Amino acid sequence: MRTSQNNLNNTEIVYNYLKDKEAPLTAYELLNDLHSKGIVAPTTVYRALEKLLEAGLIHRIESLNAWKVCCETHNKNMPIFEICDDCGSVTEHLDASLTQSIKKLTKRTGFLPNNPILEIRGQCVDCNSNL
Amino acid sequence: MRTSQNNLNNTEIVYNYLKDKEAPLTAYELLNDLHSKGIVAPTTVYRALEKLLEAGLIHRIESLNAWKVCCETHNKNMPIFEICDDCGSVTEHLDASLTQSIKKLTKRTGFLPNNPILEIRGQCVDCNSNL
DNA sequence: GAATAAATGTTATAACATAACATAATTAGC
DNA sequence: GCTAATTATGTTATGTTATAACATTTATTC
Ligand SMILES: [Zn+2]
Ligand SMILES: [Zn+2]
Ligand SMILES: [Zn+2]
Ligand SMILES: [Zn+2]
Repeated sequence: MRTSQNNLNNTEIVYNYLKDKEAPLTAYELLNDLHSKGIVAPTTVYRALEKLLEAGLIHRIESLNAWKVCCETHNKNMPIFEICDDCGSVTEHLDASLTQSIKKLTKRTGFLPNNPILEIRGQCVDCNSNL
Repeated sequence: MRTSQNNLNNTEIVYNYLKDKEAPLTAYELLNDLHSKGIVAPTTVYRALEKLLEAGLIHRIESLNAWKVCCETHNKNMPIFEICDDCGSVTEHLDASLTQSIKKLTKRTGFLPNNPILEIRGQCVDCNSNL
């Protein structure tokens, strides 16, 4: 029997593990890595990820089927991710002019945006400068 | 025995089927719908999609795991997709200022963009005006 | 402390994607 | 035309990502 006062719940376990990682992790990577913490079923991982997502603490990287903690400096701007296909690094950026461009587009088309997915696959500065 | 002169190959079959659809289709929807055309294995569908993608004739909608024909009016701009979570419609847009915003960002960060994934989930104009 | 709600556990299965290897069709050079 | 090389296709199996369904436990409220 464990109490929430003394022990971490599944959501906290997943968050704590995820927040130290540079690259995003897939649900099954989390499952594998957190077996030792008592997380043994996919459902458990996905439920934790869902809660963290709702709380705005993590992002799902759609083109990788993977998950990463939020930098938490959004400031009303939409997050965009640069994903390096060489080293796997993923960096979150907030950019006012990009956010404005998207708002202008959706205003023009009458589209009500809810969840923008902005990801750029390519090569990070470290990987493309090492010629 | 069939010849390519008289019969459509798998890539053409998939393309022809996809190009009349408003909403994108998943690989397994294609597989199911094209059984009658002799496409009976996932591999066949995925190989056709890969070729069409390389040819720039279709896009993969990452957040839906689905595929849609390209509008073919890119004109050096990056495609962005408005995805209606109510009716399932997906519309492709080309927007110069958005493209510029992303180019500015990647230039600033030294990132070499290869494949931008720009998708906005939300509610299309038809669905959000019918109150 | 009984009723309700929230969280967790467990098993099974659905949905999406690729690996590995065999065979057939096309083409390019002779 | 014949052969070799290449490209396309077929087939089977399996890997990967995500959710459904239902039971049990824990926490909260009255
Ligand atoms: Zn964020
Ligand atoms: Zn890199
Ligand atoms: Zn396009
Ligand atoms: Zn709609």
